[in-house]
Amino acid sequence: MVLTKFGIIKQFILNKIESGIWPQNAKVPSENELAEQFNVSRMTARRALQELTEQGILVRTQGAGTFVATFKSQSSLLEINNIADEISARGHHHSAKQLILNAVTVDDEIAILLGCPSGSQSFYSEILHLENDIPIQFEQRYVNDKLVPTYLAQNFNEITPHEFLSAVAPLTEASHEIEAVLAPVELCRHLAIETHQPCLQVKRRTWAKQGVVSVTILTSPGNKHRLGGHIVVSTN
Amino acid sequence: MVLTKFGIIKQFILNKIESGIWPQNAKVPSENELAEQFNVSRMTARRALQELTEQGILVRTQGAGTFVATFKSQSSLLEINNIADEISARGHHHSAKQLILNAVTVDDEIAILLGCPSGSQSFYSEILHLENDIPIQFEQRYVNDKLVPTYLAQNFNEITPHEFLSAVAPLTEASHEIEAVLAPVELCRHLAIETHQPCLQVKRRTWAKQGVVSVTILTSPGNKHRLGGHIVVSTN
DNA sequence: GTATAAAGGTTGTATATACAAGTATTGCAG
DNA sequence: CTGCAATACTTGTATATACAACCTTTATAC
Repeated sequence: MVLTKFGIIKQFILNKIESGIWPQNAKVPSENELAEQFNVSRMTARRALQELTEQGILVRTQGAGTFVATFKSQSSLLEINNIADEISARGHHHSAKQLILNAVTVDDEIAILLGCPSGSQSFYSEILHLENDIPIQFEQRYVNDKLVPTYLAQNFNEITPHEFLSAVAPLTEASHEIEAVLAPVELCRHLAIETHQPCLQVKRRTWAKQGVVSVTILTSPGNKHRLGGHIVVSTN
Repeated sequence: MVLTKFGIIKQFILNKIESGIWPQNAKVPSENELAEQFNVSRMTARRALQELTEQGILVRTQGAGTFVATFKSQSSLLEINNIADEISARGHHHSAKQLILNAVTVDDEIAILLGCPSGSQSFYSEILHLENDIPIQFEQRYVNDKLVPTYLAQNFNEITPHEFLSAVAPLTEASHEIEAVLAPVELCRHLAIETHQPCLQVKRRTWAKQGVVSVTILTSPGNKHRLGGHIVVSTN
């Protein structure tokens, strides 16, 4: 058998989610319904739901049913940049200042990361995130214009790009590179820091089903007391 | 039922591994053997093995059997500091210079991280890691003297503390905090960098079954071209 | 001895069934 | 309308069974 039965059911469910037919928190058919629909035993349908739950794509509650998980719970690492939520959780006020939103020609480094030819067009945004009106993170984002054609029509003073992109192109994967840098002068000015202060720089690539969605460069003052450049990653 | 049957079998296997009775790559009893031993069905024994495999604790091969996984594969995040392997993988030469190895009285911050009273004793080591004889990472490590009484008898010019600790106290968990800092002057001297160069600082706590084993502070020049302060974390 | 074939053991997939445990809904009594 | 009990539904645990796929060892033929 080239494909397993539970694999086919998993794919069926994933397609519904990735196409947006089943949004976050939508109820997924029960084990018995799937078993009947695919003409398999309940245990086989169960396995499909079980494995997707372990991957964080579904959430199950005994007695209640199975539901599409919120993206936030999909990967703890993706929380790194859900900066609005992070700040809210501290009881502080988050705001964002959209500095740039246009189309640019990407240089070699970004082209490689985006997986497109050098010299291609890409959407680009620069946003400054503030916590209680204090600058805390500088976000430079390159967005695949084929996959997200409506990017330039957004207002990122109101919603974060992360929220917007999650809605139009559900993330399937992400990778991060972290390094310590001295930010360029202009960037220091935005962040209101001295030029000799070290910053954490996170380069992130995100994928949807169709390919690379965006490349993001996040720069935060490294001083822990400012609460911005502070990342905790835990195993399991 | 307060405990599930598969949970009891999982615990049985974990105990064998954590106590060292079943070392890395040891063969674990087959599904049928466990089923008979615990008087359960094969599917129940299977579930125990399955879940431990998903956690990366066991490795299974169809037809061959089930084996205890190597620790390296347990958590991709733990690879961050397996610096010797990382350097070898680049085809470079790794060496280590043990600068300090003694017992110290811990200050408040370390006491909290170690989970012991402030003013307690702890073993302490300072090691400089070099890649092709170029300083690349400064490691400060506080080790629980109750759990690892033989720490001071080691020679960390020969093996890394990570290798030693993995052997005597198998890790069950780890957490990391990352920030960007300017290293103190003496540390800059060891790393042969200017005092204004930003560094990545990783604070790591590791646990074994009995409690916190060690607190490690790793400082690496943040410049990616030196290849030391470069961390990649990937989801799934 | 070597190569091949057979046999046995082990994990992987799938089914049918039973009961336990938890949630949501329905219906009834007040 | 409210409160409570009964009911139906859903997920969780467990068993017994069958066959497929794969690996290792053993036995056989040359």
